[in-house]
Amino acid sequence: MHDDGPTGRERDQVTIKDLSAELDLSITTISRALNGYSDVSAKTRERVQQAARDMGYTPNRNAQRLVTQKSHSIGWIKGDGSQHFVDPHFVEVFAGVLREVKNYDYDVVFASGDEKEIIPLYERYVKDQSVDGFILELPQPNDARIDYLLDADIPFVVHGREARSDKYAWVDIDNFGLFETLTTVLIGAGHKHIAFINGDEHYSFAVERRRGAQAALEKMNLAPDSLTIYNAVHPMVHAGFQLTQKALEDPTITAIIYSSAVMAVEGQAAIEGSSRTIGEDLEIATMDDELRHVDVSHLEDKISFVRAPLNDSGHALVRQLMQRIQNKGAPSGELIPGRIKLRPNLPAHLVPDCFEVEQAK
Amino acid sequence: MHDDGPTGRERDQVTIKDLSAELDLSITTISRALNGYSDVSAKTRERVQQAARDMGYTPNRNAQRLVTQKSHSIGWIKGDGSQHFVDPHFVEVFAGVLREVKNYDYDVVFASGDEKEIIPLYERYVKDQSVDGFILELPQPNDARIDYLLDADIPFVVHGREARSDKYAWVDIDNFGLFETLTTVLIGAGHKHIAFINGDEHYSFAVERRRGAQAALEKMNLAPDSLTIYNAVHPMVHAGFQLTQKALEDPTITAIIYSSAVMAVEGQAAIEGSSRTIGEDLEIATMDDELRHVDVSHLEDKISFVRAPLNDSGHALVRQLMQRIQNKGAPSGELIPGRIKLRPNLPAHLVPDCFEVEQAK
DNA sequence: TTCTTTTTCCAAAACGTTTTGGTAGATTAT
DNA sequence: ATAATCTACCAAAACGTTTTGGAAAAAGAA
Repeated sequence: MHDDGPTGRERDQVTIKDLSAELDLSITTISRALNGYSDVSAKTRERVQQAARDMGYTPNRNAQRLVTQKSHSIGWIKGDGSQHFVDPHFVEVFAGVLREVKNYDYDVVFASGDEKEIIPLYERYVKDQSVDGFILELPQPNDARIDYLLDADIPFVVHGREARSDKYAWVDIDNFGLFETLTTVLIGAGHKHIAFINGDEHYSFAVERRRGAQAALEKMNLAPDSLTIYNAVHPMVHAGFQLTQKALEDPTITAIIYSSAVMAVEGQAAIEGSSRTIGEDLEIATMDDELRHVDVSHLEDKISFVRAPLNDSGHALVRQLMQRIQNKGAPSGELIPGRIKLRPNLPAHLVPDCFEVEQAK
Repeated sequence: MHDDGPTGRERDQVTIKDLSAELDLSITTISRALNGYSDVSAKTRERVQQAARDMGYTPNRNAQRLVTQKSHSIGWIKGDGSQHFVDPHFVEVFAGVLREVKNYDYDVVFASGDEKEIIPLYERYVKDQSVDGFILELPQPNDARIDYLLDADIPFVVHGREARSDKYAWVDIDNFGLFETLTTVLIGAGHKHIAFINGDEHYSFAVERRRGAQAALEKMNLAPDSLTIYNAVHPMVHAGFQLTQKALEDPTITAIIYSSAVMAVEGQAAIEGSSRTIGEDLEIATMDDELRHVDVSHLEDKISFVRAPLNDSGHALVRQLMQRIQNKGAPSGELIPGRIKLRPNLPAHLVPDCFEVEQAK
């Protein structure tokens, strides 16, 4: 029966005071030398930097945060009940964000909460000084989070758009443009009956994609019923297979557009089980989400792709948010540029200039 | 041409000093009242709490962190090049972690880095006092991260196990036991030729599952070739479909075990396209990962499941890490208990006691 | 009553930085 | 030679908490 001994894990950090003692300089000078101020001589600065390295000095972030009144962190808070949580797109954007924040020496603090807790969480993290600003995603019409953040004048950036997106900074991929272009190209190649296998239109990005495809019809003077829409409903594993089977029951269909690479890969199995052959009597085009667990390389030569790298979205989100945090200029939106890769015989001249286009020969 | 005006975003937080002035009490008393010390009268405590609410006081985390020398944050650092990043299991565990940390009033800071940056990142985050401990996952044999963290005596917990897992705290699901049990039950029901559609054995969890299934053979006195192993290779979308087709080419197969619900759902399509019928001349059992984007409800009555909730893993990870941070006891491992749901005619008595078993009638 | 104990409060130090407002000395200008 | 400027440094205050070591007042014990 004895008392808790020492834990043995007291790491004693080397502080600016240790450097000061070691070098016989004031802590002011140490601080200013390390932070690149001009009122310290080159020789002294060199000495300080050397000693800092030698002694393994790392400034205490919490002291910095306290005195500068900046957390050097951004917050990302998700509703924990949401289906969205597991969306693989999220992970890709997340990866892009994590990579980009390092360029600003920022950290990311992540939290989840019940739908009703979200706004109090935003409030707390800011009052806390845990966080300088927020990333949010999947904005909904009249999103209460956006109401709050705008009203409280807290820096934030949104992945996606809704009605008042001119009021805040956002980043989005050009869902409308991507699918308008893809559809236009297929129509330009002579297809008059096209299937569009889309995601769940509960999500606004799916709605945008469908609208883009339909806009192409109008532009190319085709009747609305030239495009048949098939919507996957969440949860949607294997929807691509089933919807493709359904689409192929219509013999007039000569082309299929997929809204995601997963569905395209699944669809391929259904096509192989049918009498059709990709690239011969069936033209396939798809959005390639570039998710790491979906390999489309075996299809590269047989089908066409539009792409809009989600990692770039993550990078852009961070850049936009940093502008907001530093209060630079008016909030602006950023559309991630798309790329398109076309099969040989498709009409590349129909692709607008804002796209980077590549064509296999 | 004018100077930058005021930014207009200076939020002036209410501090403990404001409360002190308002209530005419020392800041010591305010602090102690709010932190539940016993040397403050009930009446005063009440007054303080009321005023704190009224004035919207939230303690500044960075000041707290500085003075207590605790960050009240845990770190999670991932290699950003890894395929693993997108693993949907990660997201579920992550969600569990996020939910549990709130019970400890902790935050999660997340970072990614190049494989070579990881260890320096661990080092920085600790010296920084950004973080009190770490969660890591997918440990590899002789994992350098674990070497470092053990050596530096930094609190951490691992999701998964490797050779020296007796030296640190870990949480894992009982992959071996889950699949040993599932296989035992099928053998006990009389199946003599079983297909096991497993994940990529590059991952140790997949190896464990295969070993568990094979252990069942031995226990039940069946020859090793009674179990045919099919391995999906990453990236594995649609592998369940293809591997099932392949398995069904063997007419002696009377049961299939799937290593994931996604593959089971995909496999179902292949079975429907064959001459077999689930539950009649083909017995199906699967791991249900309980991922939010995979719906197995339509299969509930037709096949058997083992489950080991990933959210629970997240909760356990946090609990274990908190023990380490508070330096309580020796590091211990925690096996997440499994559950099993059996179809009517399967022999439930073969399930070991550590499982929670349910049987449809 | 007087002494002791308990209750309730507080002043001051500490955590590790950054920033403000200097000053002493060297250099340049007059 | 004197004044003005520039260079290189520093003491002290500040950021907002928690904690330490009391001390005054109230209650209880003798």
